[in-house]
Amino acid sequence: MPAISRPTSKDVAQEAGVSQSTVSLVLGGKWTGRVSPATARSVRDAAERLGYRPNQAARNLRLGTTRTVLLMVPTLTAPFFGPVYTGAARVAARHGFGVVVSTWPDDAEGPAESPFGSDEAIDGVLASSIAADALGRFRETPAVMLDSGPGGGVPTVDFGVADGMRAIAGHLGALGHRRFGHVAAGVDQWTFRARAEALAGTVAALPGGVLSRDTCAIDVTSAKDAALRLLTAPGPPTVLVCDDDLIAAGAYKAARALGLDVPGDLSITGFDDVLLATALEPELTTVRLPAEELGAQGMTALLDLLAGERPEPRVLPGELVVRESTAPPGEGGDKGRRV
Amino acid sequence: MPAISRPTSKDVAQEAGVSQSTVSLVLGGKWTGRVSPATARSVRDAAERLGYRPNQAARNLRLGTTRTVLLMVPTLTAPFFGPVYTGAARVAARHGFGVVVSTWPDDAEGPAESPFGSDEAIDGVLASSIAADALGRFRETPAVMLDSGPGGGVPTVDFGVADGMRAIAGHLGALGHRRFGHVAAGVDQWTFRARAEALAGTVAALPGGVLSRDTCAIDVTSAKDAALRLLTAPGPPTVLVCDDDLIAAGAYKAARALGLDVPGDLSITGFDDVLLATALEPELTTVRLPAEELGAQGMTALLDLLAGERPEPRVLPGELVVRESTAPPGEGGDKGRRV
DNA sequence: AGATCCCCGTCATACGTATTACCGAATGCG
DNA sequence: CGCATTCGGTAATACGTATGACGGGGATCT
Repeated sequence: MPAISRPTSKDVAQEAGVSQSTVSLVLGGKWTGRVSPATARSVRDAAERLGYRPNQAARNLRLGTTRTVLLMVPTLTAPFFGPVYTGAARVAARHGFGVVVSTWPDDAEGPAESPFGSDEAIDGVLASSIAADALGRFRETPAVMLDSGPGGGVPTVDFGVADGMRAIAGHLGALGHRRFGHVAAGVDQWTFRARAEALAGTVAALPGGVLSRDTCAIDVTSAKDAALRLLTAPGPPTVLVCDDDLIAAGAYKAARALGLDVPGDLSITGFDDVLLATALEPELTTVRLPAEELGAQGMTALLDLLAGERPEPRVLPGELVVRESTAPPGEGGDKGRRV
Repeated sequence: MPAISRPTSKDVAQEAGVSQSTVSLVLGGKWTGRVSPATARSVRDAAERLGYRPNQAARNLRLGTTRTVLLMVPTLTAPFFGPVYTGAARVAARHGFGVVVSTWPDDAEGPAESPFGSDEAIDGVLASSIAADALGRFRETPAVMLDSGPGGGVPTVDFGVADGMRAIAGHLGALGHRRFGHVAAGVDQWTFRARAEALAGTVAALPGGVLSRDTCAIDVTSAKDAALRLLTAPGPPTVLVCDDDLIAAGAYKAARALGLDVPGDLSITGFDDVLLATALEPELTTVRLPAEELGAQGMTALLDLLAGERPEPRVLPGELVVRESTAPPGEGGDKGRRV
């Protein structure tokens, strides 16, 4: 009732004066040597005339495959996931696959009736940035985990976030910083645990290095508050290492509120290198994560998996991008003090 | 071959010692008065034991509906579309529908074989921010256009961008601004045409109002260049009205490059009120567009359409959000500024 | 000319589900 | 006790496609 009934291959057959099988053969491209060119043409014409489109549901049922994969992400509001999709879709299209996106149904809003999303009409799943234990649902569906750490038997593609964080800490250490503040994302994801660990390790290995830490939600005001707490504690840090770029934006606000110049009085670093990083003033020193490449590599792995191979874990290195928000600590900044 | 064959309703029937019909009845919930509670329970147990999940393809084929709608957006990298999805998914879930997302296949990368995406297994389409003439593809699929202007017979939900822009211009006029610069997005979409028109109209109605305009792509550096051109022309504007928040970020950079204080020497406004608006310093005066509400209203309209009704066009008003980037124009004769 | 082969197509079927029509047995009623 | 009614469940079918099994007729070969 909802949709007007569309022409079927049977209608096309009648229009062209052939059998339904012939229509299917011709339109399926398997007709070489089975159907005369003339008949094939007339079938195509008839299909065109009627505006025939194969019914995907029937096709899927018959073939047992949908040539569609699902990309699941925690949220679409984070600027990080757009490129992941783009990369995945690019690779998928090259193999005749489509990609659909869905978010985790943890909104407490969706009726829990459906296992995830509402689709099972899917050949495989690309699961991004999830907790490893949430993977139980994919026991029956070929899956690749993205940005989620070790996957307990499930193929994975990850960023080299530990190396990225070490690069940041190394850069800051080389500038002369010793008192580090870590504005950490209060989110239980592998990537943030790895970042915290790597930072702690590197600072501990630095002679005289001390590290304070505070936690916040991933939004500007929450990050600003956490940064303020760190900066107003006794023996305040000379640099705020932020778990991502958005948090860094909050740190900027804290610095401004305290009348601190960035990077003259306080260095700030981010992570991810999203659009925001270059929109800020001064532009943010951060680590670029190849998000689009993550999607592409993940899709490649998933297609391999569907083909019966066993893709091995991949790690995509991040790249330290030094911009304007880091400088040697204290009055050593070459820029004059503002305010 | 790709997926291991999963249990069917027939398997469940055998396990429970009943017929396939009974399984379907029980699991479909239509069994009241047709099947004894004891049998129903044994069927459910068997299904649970086997881990049975209905085959969606078969279900879709049988029912002729997928209870899934497609949300098409120009790009997922823009921060604007996440909330649209969220709103749409929320309403859809409440009605037992799922939402999948796809971008327009204009990447010149995907094989043109598939009409759009690769799916036809869809009950309806929510098409966001498209050119009206690109809608031809949806002749056969129930569709609602979002943020795309008048839809030529297709139901629409739009933002009141014209009113929003008039609010901005009115606010600036009230502050005393007369020389306006418009940093316009060089994108052929209804929303930007409407913004430009509304601004031009309002400035023209302002005694002594003059408007200059330059065009840019929607990225920071391109916007900065356009803003620089406007600001270095003779008789430069005292305010830059930007077509969206990201462009405004570029304008900030231009102001900084020229040594202009915002808002002391130059006022700047954005549009959309994305995350970026509050991350900038000073925080951006802009117009908030209820993106999540757009998705929700659009989905409501689409569900009405699927139910056979004819939803009427809706317009969602934007809201002027005055923050810190606007102020009365500089101390008047302040033109001889160093470059 | 008769047998053979190949070219062009068609028939029939299966994929897994939802639903309608049907049916035997048990029960209620007069 | 005979008949109607309800209960509890099954058989059959259709959705639209893809494909393996099958076949008819014309041309070729001997």
